[in-house]
Order: sequence, then structure tokens, then C-alpha cells
Amino acid sequence: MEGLAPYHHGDLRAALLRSALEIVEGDGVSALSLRAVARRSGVSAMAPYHHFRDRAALVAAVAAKGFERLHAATVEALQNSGADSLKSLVASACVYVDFVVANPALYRLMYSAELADRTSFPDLAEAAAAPSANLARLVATAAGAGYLGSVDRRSAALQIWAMAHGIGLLAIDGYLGADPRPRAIALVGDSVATMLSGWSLR
Amino acid sequence: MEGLAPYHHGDLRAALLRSALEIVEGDGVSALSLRAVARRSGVSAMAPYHHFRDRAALVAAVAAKGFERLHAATVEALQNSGADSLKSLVASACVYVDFVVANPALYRLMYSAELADRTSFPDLAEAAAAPSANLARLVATAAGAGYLGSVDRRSAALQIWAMAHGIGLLAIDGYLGADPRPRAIALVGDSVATMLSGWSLR
DNA sequence: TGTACATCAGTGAACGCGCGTTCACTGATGTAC
DNA sequence: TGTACATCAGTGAACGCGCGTTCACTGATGTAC
Repeated sequence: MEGLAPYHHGDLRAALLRSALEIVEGDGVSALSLRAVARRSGVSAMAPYHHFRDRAALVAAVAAKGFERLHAATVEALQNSGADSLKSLVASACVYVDFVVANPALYRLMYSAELADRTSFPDLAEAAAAPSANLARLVATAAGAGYLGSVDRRSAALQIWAMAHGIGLLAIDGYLGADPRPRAIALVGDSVATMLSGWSLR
Repeated sequence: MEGLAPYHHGDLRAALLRSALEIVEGDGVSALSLRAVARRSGVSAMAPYHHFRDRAALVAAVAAKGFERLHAATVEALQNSGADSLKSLVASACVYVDFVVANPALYRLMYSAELADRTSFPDLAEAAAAPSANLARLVATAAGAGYLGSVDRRSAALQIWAMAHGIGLLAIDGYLGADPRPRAIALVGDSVATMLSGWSLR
């Protein structure tokens, strides 16, 4: 408690998670190891084992944090937009892509193959479900307003999600040029609007 | 030359590449190492260095092979489809997604972050350009047939690509259920058709 | 046709690295009495 | 209020692993003469 390196950290778990996010954004998913996280947190290599069962648990916790942030960003944006369901869908797709571009390595981690099976990580599964549920709600509202024509709600939601996912990934992989953010956001906004107008004809 | 283990292999490079593809599809990108490739080819651990400068070169060569296969699949499908540009676009998007679902780990490798910078791998850059060029051609034809309205060709191509990319990835990541192939193909076909009908209104 | 020799494709041992994980430990914390 | 003690969060040494890469080598191939 004298300011320098007390034996007990206080909130090491949170600190480890913070370090993990920094490592991921700085050097990519492959640089994320328990030892690296410990090192960056200024703690012995074994300390993380008191907070994460193994490497997979750490990775899952980081991914869950990512989904929480993504969800929070979307929710915040929706509070500032009106009740118009087309605008809400477009806006949240734009926020989604903006998140991807702002957190490329984290987003890749959230959808990395090593986390494909989430049955062992219920917290991650729960965190990942929130954005989906949000989208489903927006699509249902749009359907109520007649934007979906006869199109299945689940299909509509998947197509919007896939488009945002795809544009975000292409952007961070360099296929949209050196400064992809404005372009990616414009593209996803356009495409969601196009899909809704296409569907409403059916 | 007596049938068993001749000193010189004959075509080790091709054999190594074949092993690499098997390893990737079997155990994922992270299992792809020079040593593993040598092991599976029944050759000493150092032999691959005569054919690939380092691990990155091997990975790039595998990715290039993937793009070649993807392109070949698309080209073949187009020969069997008619001249209708809407049908051609829908068909090649379906073939694209089919390829992704059939070669999940290879597709992930093709778009992995470690290959984002292709300036050091001109062969890979060239292989990756072929599918894009193909799509651009199809979009140009569709534009000529009035399907694009006033929409920019490059934007249209990017949106179609992003949709196929997104749906393919969601499929192989398990978001489309246990047997995603039919569902993924139906989704991408629907969505491309929707986009074209949406655009033609503008 | 034979031979010398350059070239090339493979071998095998060895190195240093960072990693995950185990183990026995020690210092700090908080609670029961 | 004080003290004994259980609990918990951290340490530090050690292990075995697969990896990329280096190095000096050797056996096979093919070509010049």
C-alpha cells in the first residue's frame, strides 16, 4: 500500500484484461499469450492463472469484452437516432462498421476460429448474443413498418449482419484503401438502404 | 528410383503444397508450419527451405493456390450459365459461397491478417486479383443491361463481394447452423438479386 | 562413350525462442473468537 | 481490542514442447569436353 508494487494488486483481473486488449490491438491476436499479458501488467508469469483457467479462457474473456463494447456502441447510437426504423437500421449498421474499423484486431479475435465453439464459454455466448438480439429487434420493427415485404425476418437480419460483417472485414483487410472508414460507412449505409427498398417491393 | 524413398523427390514443391493444403483443412492455419509440411511429405525438416524462403512464403503460396481454385470454380460455373447478366452474377456469388463452405480453413487463410500486405508476394497478389477482375467484368455487363441504375460500378461490386464474403464467413463460423451450405447459398443468391432490383430503381 | 565436375536437392544435428503449464512456496488479507 | 488461523493472490524455478532458422554435410543429376 505504499504506492509501489504492493503484493496484492487490487484488481488484477481487470488489469490483465486491459493489457490483453492493448496487446491484441498492438500486435494482433497471435501475440496474445498469458505470459505477455502478465509481463505487460507488471506481474509474474503465473499470476494470470489465478484469474483465467488457461489461454483459451483469456481469449474468450477478451472477446466477450469486445462484444460488450460493440453492443454498448450500438445502443448509444440508437438513443440518439429517431424512431424511424429504416434510419435506425442504417444507423446501427454504420456504427457496427465503425466499430470494426476502430478495433480491427479485436474484431478479428471476436470472430476467430478458435472461439467458434462457445459452449465452453457461456459468458462469451451471452455477450455475443446481445448485438444479435438488438438487430433482431430492429428488423422486427422494420417489418412492422412494412419495409420487409414478404421477406423472412431472420433472413433479412442475417443479410444485414453479413453485409456489415463483410464490409467491415474488407475494410480492415485493406481492400477499401488506406483510409477505409468513410468509405466503409457509406457503403454499408447504402447497401442496407438498398436492401430495404428491394425487400419492400416484394 | 527403386520405388522407395529416392533421394531426390521429383516434384517436392508440389508435394509440399499439397501437404500444406491438407494440414490447413485438417487442423487449421495455426497448424501450418514448415516442419509439419515436411513431416507430412515424408521429408526432412529442412527440405522445404529449398522451395520456400520462409514460413510466410509457404503461407502465401497456399493462399495463392486457394485463389486460383476459387477463380477456376467461378469461371467453370459461368461457362455453364447463360448470357443473362443478373443470372451470371447470382450464379457466381453462389459458387463463391459454395467454395467458402467447402474450404473453410483455406478461405480463412486466404484472408488472414498475416497476408494483408501482399507487396512481398506478387504471385499471391496476382492470384487474388483474378476473382476481383471477374466480378468487375460481370458488374460491368450488368450495368450495360441497366441493372445498376445510377449506382457506381465499383460500389456495386464491393457490395456484392462483401455480401458473399460475409455470408461465407458466417456460415463457416457456425452462425447458419450445422448444415450451412444450402442456407448460405440461398441467402447470397437472394441478396444479390435484391440488390440488383434495388439498384435498378435508381 | 566415358569421365570430371559443377550444380542442386536433400539430410541431420544443433541453436535459441516463447510458450503453456506444474509445483511448492510466501506474503497479505480478513474473519472467528 | 487482540490474536490465531484459514484463505487467497501473488512469486519463482523448472519442465517439455514445437517452432524457425543456421550450418556443414552428402548423395543424385546433368552437362561440357
